[in-house]
Amino acid sequence: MLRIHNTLTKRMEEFKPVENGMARIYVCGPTVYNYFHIGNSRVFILFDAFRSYLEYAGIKTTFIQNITDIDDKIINRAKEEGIGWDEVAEKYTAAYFEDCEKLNISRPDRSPRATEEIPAMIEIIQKLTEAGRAYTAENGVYFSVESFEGYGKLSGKRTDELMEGARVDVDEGKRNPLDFALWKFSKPGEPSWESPWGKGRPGWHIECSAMSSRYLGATFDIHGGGADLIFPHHENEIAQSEAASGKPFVNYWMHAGYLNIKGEKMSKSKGNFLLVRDILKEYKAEVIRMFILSAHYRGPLDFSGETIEAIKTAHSGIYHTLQELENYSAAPAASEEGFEGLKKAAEEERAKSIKKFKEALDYDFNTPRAFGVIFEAVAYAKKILGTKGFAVSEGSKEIMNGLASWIKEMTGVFKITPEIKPVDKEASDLVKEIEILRSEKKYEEADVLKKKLDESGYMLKFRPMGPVLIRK
RNA sequence: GGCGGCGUAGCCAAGUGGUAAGGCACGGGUCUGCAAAACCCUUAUUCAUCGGUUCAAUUCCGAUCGCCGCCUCCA
Repeated sequence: MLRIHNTLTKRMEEFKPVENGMARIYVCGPTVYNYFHIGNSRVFILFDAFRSYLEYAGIKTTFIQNITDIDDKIINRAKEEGIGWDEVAEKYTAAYFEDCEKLNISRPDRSPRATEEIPAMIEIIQKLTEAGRAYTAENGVYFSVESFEGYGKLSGKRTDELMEGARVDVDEGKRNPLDFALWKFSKPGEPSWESPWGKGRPGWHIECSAMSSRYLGATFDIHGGGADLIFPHHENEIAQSEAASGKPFVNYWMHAGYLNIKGEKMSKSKGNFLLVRDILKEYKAEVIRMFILSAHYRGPLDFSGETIEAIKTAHSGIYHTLQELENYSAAPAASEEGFEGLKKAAEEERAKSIKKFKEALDYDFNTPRAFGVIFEAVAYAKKILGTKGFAVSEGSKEIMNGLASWIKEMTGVFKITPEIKPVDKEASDLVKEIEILRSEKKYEEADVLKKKLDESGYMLKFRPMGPVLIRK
């Protein structure tokens, strides 16, 4: 049974999808005016992993993630770069897809772009104006927050308290300072689209309401995003969507905690960010994903070189063990041994382990706990590899294959399975030479070759059944 | 000012009232001609502090301290 912490109720709830065996998910995507940073990637990686787990657990998913390709920041960026706003959007949309692909993030089922969904937005705005819940003012069409009783239910804010807030702007001819733009009239020279109210561009929040309902229905299962979107973005989405449809908008709201750096939230405006494409130059996607998934999604996660190095080492441990399992099993079977008991024990262990893995993820996607299970499986595999009398044979080969597939079943869910390439012939030849020299007690010459092996990125591991060559 | 989060070993990090997962590092040891990035073992009577509820609290309640965040764009 899957349980999810719902921001709306602030409780852990059993997941009951609108349609049995199906999860319809919408996650707020990027505004394409810059490359995305490791903080932005947290949400992308997290929901990609959750989606992957749901599929693994037998729940089909429909996953939509928007691309905000028109907005003030894009327009400003275009001015800075001296190119068209659409060129900016195009450039960073392409970069977003590139970076996501490098991070092993699967493509959403759809990646709708705001500028291509304007008719759907106009439709909602029209419903709202007809119902008297939106009005036209000097600078645009606004949603009337007063008209929506449940305003504040997601963020826990009260309208009267918000009104006292000094930072709510009061201009633009809005009837109420809390009212927000559905449609912004364009100034000369700005990009614009036709609408029943005049030329302009959509407000920030309306695109998500339009796209989610268009592709997932008026009520869908999961809406995700960073915690910084709870207010006002998601609060406003709820207001305009529910006011227009008269139906509950989203059943489960999920919000990811911040990615911090030196204890402070990483953000573009603070300038303390690290771009994913730069980090990818130093660390593999698997390590970055593992880093993101090493903390529970709702809590804060601090990025530091020290932490990601520790994760890198831990990931190498999985890599090394997996290689041993595969490289030994590639060896020809020598003698047959009776490993039935061991095989049975390993299979039982695997069943228990997979159960624990699922339990961890079924409990509000507890990825750190799931990692604990993965490392326990790796430790179990190492224990078997270190068992005295465990020799290369048909039977042990089968056990090792089983161990490898068990570990990969779990790492596969997170898409952190290291790629295992067979060792080069030169390297294995080197090992043979070293063994010959060692048997002849020519240690100095052997050490020269050992150093060479080391420099070419390999290491020898010694097990009761003999040495095995693996990549570092 | 309003609202929210966090504080668990040297560091990272789980913990669903029943007696502290896991990772990294350290230390000890093993294999080895030597060595190791290899292998094994060990490492929190204690969960920011102080009270309370309970047979039992890291978990629930209250207060205090510290850090971070949202209330404006932000994933």
